[in-house]
Amino acid sequence: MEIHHNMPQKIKPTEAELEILQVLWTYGPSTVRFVNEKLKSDRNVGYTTTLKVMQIMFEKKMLSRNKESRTHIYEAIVEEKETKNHLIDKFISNLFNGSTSSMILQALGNKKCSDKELDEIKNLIDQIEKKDKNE
Amino acid sequence: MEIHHNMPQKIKPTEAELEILQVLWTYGPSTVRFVNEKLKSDRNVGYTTTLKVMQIMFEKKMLSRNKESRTHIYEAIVEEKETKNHLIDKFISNLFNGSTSSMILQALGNKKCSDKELDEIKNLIDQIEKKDKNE
DNA sequence: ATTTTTATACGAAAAAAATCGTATTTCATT
DNA sequence: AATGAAATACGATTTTTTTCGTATAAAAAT
Repeated sequence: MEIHHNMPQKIKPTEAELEILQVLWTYGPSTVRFVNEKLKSDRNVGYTTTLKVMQIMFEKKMLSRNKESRTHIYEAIVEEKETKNHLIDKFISNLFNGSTSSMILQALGNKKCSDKELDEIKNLIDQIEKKDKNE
Repeated sequence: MEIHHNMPQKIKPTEAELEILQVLWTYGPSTVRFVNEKLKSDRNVGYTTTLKVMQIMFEKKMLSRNKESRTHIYEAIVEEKETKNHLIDKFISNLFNGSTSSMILQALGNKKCSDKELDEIKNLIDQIEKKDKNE
């Protein structure tokens, strides 16, 4: 008997797909036109290009859609948190031999965080440590 | 007048290239055969495939090489730290709207770190905070 | 009702990346 | 010197991803 570890299928969005997911996660269900507008603020991309990618994502079941009169409204099916977790994991295992802490050390050494952000992180660490002790 | 921010050229290794860089960063200058062996412990990949990619990386000046009798010894030219920093940045800006802390929060919430690792991170944060105050 | 605008569908081309087969070179072994 | 083993070079194919043109449909504006 096999236990199916609820393997959430291969989450492997391409670059273009990830951009689109970002828009949908940020702004919620949207039309192709809207998504395309958002993308265009970063780079040059044609309407039909975005349309095509979103259609493919729909086929892949990364997005759902429903018709609002003539227009399709697309929505991300893949979970933001889950997907990002998965991508972080992959990133860490690819680049940092799986060590979360060394990734974090590098990220912190690198970029600026506000004091408030740093405190948030410290608090989270404290919580985790506390929790670990109680188990 | 434009200030050229010492833009370190586009560092944009492909997946396959990144795998190879990882091996070279970890083990130092290596032959194609050695790299290929390492890659094969993860996935199936032919010798000439690895060779080809490394030759391309050489042309792109991501790797240098020198002949040891018949065999080429390849070495990563692109800096490990710099490259990883760049990739982290891109990752954070793609997925977390540029917020390092929210990426870290997610990473921490997600994966397990040892107490020691958590302490390391806390120490680093303290250092950063101290440094910030003195500036 | 006709025209214009705005969508979608579809196919296909272009671009990027990964893979591998085969020929050739070079050294080591006999 | 001849054979075999191990490496590179090279070209080509395959696969994946991105891009967009054109046809068609549907609603809005005239």
